[in-house]
This record gives sequence, structure tokens and C-alpha cells, in this order.
Amino acid sequence: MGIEPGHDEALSRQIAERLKALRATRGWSLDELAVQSGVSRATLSRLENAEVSPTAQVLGRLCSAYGLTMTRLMGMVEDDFTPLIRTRSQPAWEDPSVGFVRRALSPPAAALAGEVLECELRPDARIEYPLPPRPALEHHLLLLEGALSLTVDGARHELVPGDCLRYRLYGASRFETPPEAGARYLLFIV
Amino acid sequence: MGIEPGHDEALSRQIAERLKALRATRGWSLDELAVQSGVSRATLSRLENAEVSPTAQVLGRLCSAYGLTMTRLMGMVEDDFTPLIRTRSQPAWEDPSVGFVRRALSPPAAALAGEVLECELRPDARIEYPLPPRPALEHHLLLLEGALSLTVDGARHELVPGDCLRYRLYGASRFETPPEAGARYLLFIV
DNA sequence: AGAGATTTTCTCATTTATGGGAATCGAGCC
DNA sequence: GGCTCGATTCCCATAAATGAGAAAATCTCT
Repeated sequence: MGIEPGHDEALSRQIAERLKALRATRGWSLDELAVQSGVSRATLSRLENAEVSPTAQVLGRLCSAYGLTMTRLMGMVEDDFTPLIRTRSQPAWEDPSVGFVRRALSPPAAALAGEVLECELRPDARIEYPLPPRPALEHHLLLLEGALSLTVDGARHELVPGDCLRYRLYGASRFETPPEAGARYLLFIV
Repeated sequence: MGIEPGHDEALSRQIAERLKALRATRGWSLDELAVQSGVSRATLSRLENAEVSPTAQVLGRLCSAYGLTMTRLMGMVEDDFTPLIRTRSQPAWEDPSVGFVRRALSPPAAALAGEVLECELRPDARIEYPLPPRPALEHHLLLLEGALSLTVDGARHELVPGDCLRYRLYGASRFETPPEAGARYLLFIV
């Protein structure tokens, strides 16, 4: 079980349609997109016709060309957005190894530019991100509780509750909490 | 532009780590996951070691096995990112006549698309906006405390703390609080 | 209609991912 | 040490995705 035949094709078809729509919106030709993304015309044609299943690699490149995060692309593929997200239905996930919990208060949706996350970090935690999913991603981070130290492009910032940090992400970043306090914060992403 | 070397590998590595963590969390062996997902042990091994880039098809099957949407998986992979500066010299604004206070947690800036407001509304208040400042303005409203009733384009929504309402403003909107409770909420505007 | 240019699809060779099975590694146990 | 059992990785054949260029389809003028 767990294997559901027919889903594969459905997924491919949905991805295909979405990619086609994305390109149509920008008015790009396959050739232009090929140059922008580094993926060949032929492949693009086959992807948009659901003749093959794209690798994560080429999906990543396409997202980069379209200025999308993979999350958002998948959101476009999978969901039609519901305006009201109730507390209990907000998807959460946890990474116990680093003491990290995040909930999507306002999950990505095709029609929306922004999304909202609530994150919790335990004391003495450290998370590192080598690169943003797409350059110039805009963040507004509001620290609700605890203490948080952020390093972005080499600049380090110590936050206390109530502080709101805005920035555009181009390079590496690091999240750290001191030994004596964790952190709970809201993240608005555009 | 658009093509950024190093992103491919970074993506693969992040997917690999996430898949590894997911399997570890459930305590499954490669064999078990292979049965659940319909993807071979060998492939699973290579994916978790970032030796190859998975097709959307196998990612779909893995998500199915883990009970995740692709969106969720990508959210896990891309996580959030890092921050940069700014703090809390948050200009406040008050309108006593309707019992309304708003503070700009993240004030508008030329380089940024979004802004963050914290608003407080006293009980039994009613505010009406005939038209948005600009059409298709995107709002993500997170109710922190109290109760709030919102009418957007004729659709009315009753919010309780923790709820998040997203919408694009084209027409009129109305904010109302019940007689017995005010409201405190965050507003993310794009 | 027709000629020319653009966009898309198709063909074929190459690269890459995938599956099955054998080999390797690791932890317990006698 | 040697043995067994489980899990993971390696090897090789197959299937699938990708790229470069040719063919086909589509569009735009006159």
C-alpha cells in the first residue's frame, strides 16, 4: 500500500499545466525560458506536455527562473487556496534533532504572494542555511518570546521580544538561541 | 542569469537530509520504505545520499508513503531562511473615536514589498473601509487575542485566536468586534 | 495564398535515474 | 574469533530523462 497508480500521471499533468501557465503568463518562448533556466527547449516541451517526470534538479532551475520557491510551485500544483486557516488545521512539522517546530499559519497559495510561518526554537539551538531558495526573498521576522541571534551575510543581530527584523535574503544565514532561552517567532515571507 | 551553480547540489543535499530524517523519525528501514512507497532500496539509498536527483514521480510516491503533500515536503526542505537587521522603534497610531490602535512593526520601506502591523480594537467596535488603498492588496490577518468578525467582499468570517485569514482586497471591508471582547491581531500586507 | 520568421515538436545520441541482486558493513550472540 | 541477522551500499542491466539539432507546425506579413 501507499502506492497509488495513476497518481504519478496526475501529478505530472498538474505540474505540466502549471509550468505551461507560468510561461504563458510571462509571455516567454521555450527558447527564452531555456536560456533563463538552463534547461533545454526539448525538455521543456516534454515537461509541459507531461511526457516525462522532471527531476528535482530541473524543477529547481525552473523555480529559479520563475522566481518561485519550490514550496510555492508545489502549492500552485496542489492547492486551491482557502481563505481562512483555523488554528488546528495549520500544518506543523517538527525536527526534534535541532529542537525546531514550525507551523504554516498562512500556507503558500497560487493566488497569494506572501505566506506566514510560526516557528519555535529550543534553547541552545543552531540552524544554518547555506542559500535561500530564491535570491532576494523578503522576510519580516517578529520575535514573540525568548531570544534569538541571526546572522545574515555575515552580519549578526541580537533580537529581543517585540523586535521585527526585515531583510532580503541573498546568501547564507544562521539562527541561534542562547543556552538559557529558546525563541518563538513569526515569519512573513514574500 | 537565473542559473546559479551550486543550487542544484544544495537542493539535492537538503532533500537528502530531509528524506533521511523523515525515515529516521518513523524508524523505517530502507526495505520497509521501499515496500510502502514502491521505490527500490537502491534508489532510496542513493537519494538519501544525494547521489542522484529524484524525479517528481518518486518524490510523489515518497510523499504518499510519508503522508505528506509535496508542498509540505518542499516546505521542510526549504525551511525558512535567515534574517537581517532592524528593530523596534515602532511608530504607533491611535484613533480613540473608534477604539483603534495600530503599530507598524515593520514599517513600509522602498525596498520591501510587505509590511507588518499590530492592531488593537476595543470591544463593540466597527470599522469600515469602502475601498482598499490599492486594488488586489494582499492581507494575511492573524488573530492573537479576542474575537473578530471580518467581512470582505460580502463574505463574513468569524475569527478566534490563532486563526489566520488571507484575502485580496478589491472592494469594501468591515472589521467588527463583539460587545464582550476586543481584538488584537497582526496584519501582514503585501 | 505564399514566403519568411518564430515557436514548438520530434529524432537520435547521451546522460542520468531506477531496480534487482550481490557484496559490504554493523551490531549482537555463542 | 566466528557466526548470524539486519540494514545499507555497490555493481550492472534497464528504463527514463535530457540535450543538440532537424523537422513540423504556427504565425505574420504582403
